[in-house]
Parts: sequence; C-alpha cells; structure tokens
Amino acid sequence: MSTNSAPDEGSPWPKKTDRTRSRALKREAVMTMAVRFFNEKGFHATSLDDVAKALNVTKPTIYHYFRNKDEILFECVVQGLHSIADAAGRVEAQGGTGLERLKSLAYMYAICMTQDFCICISRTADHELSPASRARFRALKREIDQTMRQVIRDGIADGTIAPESERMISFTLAGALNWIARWFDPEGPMSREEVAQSVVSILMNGVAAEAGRGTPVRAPESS
Amino acid sequence: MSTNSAPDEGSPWPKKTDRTRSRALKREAVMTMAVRFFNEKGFHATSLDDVAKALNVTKPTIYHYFRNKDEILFECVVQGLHSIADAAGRVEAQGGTGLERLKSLAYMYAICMTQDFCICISRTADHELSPASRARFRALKREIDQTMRQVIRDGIADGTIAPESERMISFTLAGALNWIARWFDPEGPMSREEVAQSVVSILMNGVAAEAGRGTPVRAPESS
DNA sequence: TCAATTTTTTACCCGTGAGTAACATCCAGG
DNA sequence: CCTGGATGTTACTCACGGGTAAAAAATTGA
Repeated sequence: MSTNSAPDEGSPWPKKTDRTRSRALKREAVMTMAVRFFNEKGFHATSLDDVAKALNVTKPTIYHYFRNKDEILFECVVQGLHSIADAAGRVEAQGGTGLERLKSLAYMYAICMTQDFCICISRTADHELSPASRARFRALKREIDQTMRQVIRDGIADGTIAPESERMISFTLAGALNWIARWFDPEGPMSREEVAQSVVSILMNGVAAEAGRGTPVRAPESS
Repeated sequence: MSTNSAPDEGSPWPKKTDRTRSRALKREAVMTMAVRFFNEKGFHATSLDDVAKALNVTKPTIYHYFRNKDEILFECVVQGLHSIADAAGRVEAQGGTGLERLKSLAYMYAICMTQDFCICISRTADHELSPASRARFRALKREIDQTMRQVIRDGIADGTIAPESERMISFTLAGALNWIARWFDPEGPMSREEVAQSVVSILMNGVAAEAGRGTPVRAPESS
C-alpha cells in the first residue's frame, strides 16, 4: 500500500493512517445520520441540509466526503447488503440439512432487518438510485437471493424442504422478512431475537395447525 | 340532489348526471395514469406535468379535477384499500373454519396485490402523504388488519390455525403478500392466480417438509 | 513561525416541479 | 343569439434543494 520503503513498525503511528481513519469515521457519521433520516422521512424528502444540521456542520462539508446524495444512499444500502451477505455466507458454510440452514439464514436475515442499514434496503425502491448504483444494488441483492435459493434447492433435494417452486419460496420468505423493516419497533414489546424467532417459525411450519394441512384454497365467489 | 321538483323519470337522461359521469370518468383516467407513473417512478419522482402530458392535457387541467398531488395519491391507495377490504368483507361473511377463511382472504389479498392500485399501497410509505391523508390511510389499513386478525383468532380458537402469536402471524402474512406487489410481473411465467395459489400454499403449510417440522432454529455463531 | 494542505464555511447558481391567475373555449338553457 | 357555468390553455410565481466556487479557518510538517 505505502510507497515509501521505511518500515511501518515505528511506535508513533504514521499520520497518514490517522488521517484516513478520521476521514472514514466522519463518512460513517454522515451515513449513520443520513440513514436515520432516510428511514424516517424517505430519501427524497430528506435534504442534505437536514442531515448536515443534525451533524452540526453545513452542506458543503458533506460534499467533502461524498460525491453526491446518491452515493450516500448507495453506500448505506451496500452496508446493509454486506451484513446480510456475511450472514448468508456463514450459514452456507455451516453444516446441516437444507432446512436447518434455511432456518439459520432466515433467522439472521430477520435480525438484520431490524437494523438501520438493512431497513434502508427494504425501504429503498431501486428507481431512487442512479442507473449505475441501481445496477450494482440489484446485483448484490441477486447474490443474496442466489445463496438463499441454493439452500432451498439443497433442502428440497435432501427432503427437508417441501417441493414447492424454489422461486416462490424465496419470494415468500424475502417478503415476510423484508417487511419486518416496516413494522419492527425496538421500543416495542418483543426483542429483535424474539421477533426473528417467531417469524421464522411461522414461515417454516406454516400457519395451519396439524389438522388442516394440505387442503386446497377455496376462493370466494366473484371478483 | 336536484333542486328542481320535476321527476327524474324522463327518458332523456338529465344533463346533470351526464356531466358528473364524465367528470368521474376523467378523474378515473387521471388516477389510472398517475398510479402507473407512481408505481414505476415513485411518487416524488413523478411530476404532474408527466401525467398531464401522457393524457394529452396540461397540468392545470388536472388541478381542475383534484385539489393537489396528495389527493391523487390518496385516492389511488384508497381505491386499492377498498378492493382489499371488499374481499376481506366477503370472506368474513363466508362460512368455514378459521383456516379456510384465512386461506380465502390471503388468496384474494394476493390477487389484489398484482393490480395497480394495490401495488401503489405497498409502494407508498405513509410519510409521502399529508398528515391528514396519512391518518385516514392508516385507519383503513388497520381495518383490514383487524379483519385478518379476527379470522386468525377464530382459526386458533377452532384449532385449525397453529397457536402462534396472532400479531406475528398477521405481520408475516402481510409481508409476504404485500411483497408480491414488488416482484409480480404480468408478463412473467406465472399468472396472478398461480402466484396467489402458490404463495398462499407456502404460507399455510410452511416451507418445511413433513419430516423436519417443529425443530427449533439454530443461529450460526457470532453476530 | 511559516508554508502547504485539508477541512469547513459563506454565498451563491439553477433546474425542477407544485400550485395559481387570468384568459380562451365550449356548451347548455332561456 | 346570448349568458353563465364548466373545461381547458398559456404564462407565470415561488420555494426548495442539489450542487459549486471561492474564501476562511484549522491542522500539520518543517
């Protein structure tokens, strides 16, 4: 990384490191504040003046750390996506049946969805991002989706997951899990762990009691 | 309605009716066009000039039929909510066990979520509405939620629905169902009926095959 | 202490889009 | 045919907010 040949072992830390560290810290501070606004008021309704004021600085200061508003949003969702992808990666490596791994994955996913950067994912429609960011956003989401589908396929293969369409299962799970971001309240009656536990259990075992399992849907007459 | 005392029985329809009818038709036309833009580009990113141009009129014409932009969005989501509430009402009246009624409700809900006005509900964050509209929006959603919870309670009482938390069940279902609005593509491989059928079946019966039902979630180590 | 660099501010520009005023047009009914 | 209401247009106002230029302030290294 460094261009000078002197060893980095010297006790007094090189200034450069300190500089970049504090710069990174300030970027983080901007993102943490911004994501809170985005989640509460929405991306469009949040002005960078709002964010700046909340950080006790002025708008151009923010532009010293980010190229534009889009970049801030993008880095927020990427941060969230990384935390989910990490969890997914850990689960993929873990042993067990397909169902066991899917449970772990869904549980971790649910936990993530109660935190700011992931909440931001769920609330961000991709048309809010610039075309370039949008493409990368979608690609990252697809990666996670692929991991999930692989686990589902494994589970269907080993007989622990019901042989429904893998595509429909992943959409259904993603829906229920992403939706958590919309209603979870950290001040509410249940902890994030309890919520995750409960939602996953419902998804895995279904809503029906043992008795009525497998009966077809009866739609009411007319449209 | 009319101030004149003459009977409305005359064969040639009174002009007043015609007027109000065409006015209503034009309001509808505006909404149908607007909702398409809202769903595709988002509410904030849609300008009324866009909508007007697509209808071959100018912006002030739209203001002749709606007080402001908020009113348009509000009436769109209300239209969607009414279609869901109607379905919910029909299901509530229908006989059968709690589970059977919940299945019907979820099925109808899913069908609705593939249509423009309901898609708009799912994509509309309530901070996009004015405080007044937002309150009514929430109230309508709560009504539907109450109906759903009642059905769930009935099902738990009659033993056809698993005795999980009614609140968690309704959130999980709502999430999976509302999410349909985000990914369903009428041009895609499955019809709306097939999608609804499949999602409902997964929700009711769960993802797990018979074998692995009821085993607890194992979270991967660390966070 | 002084020069160079980074960080932050003040003071702007400018495009966009909601909403309006005032004028034109079209139609009924007397 | 002429008047009044409904419908539509042109031509605007105006606030808001993303983004920038340039100067000031703070920091660092010598």
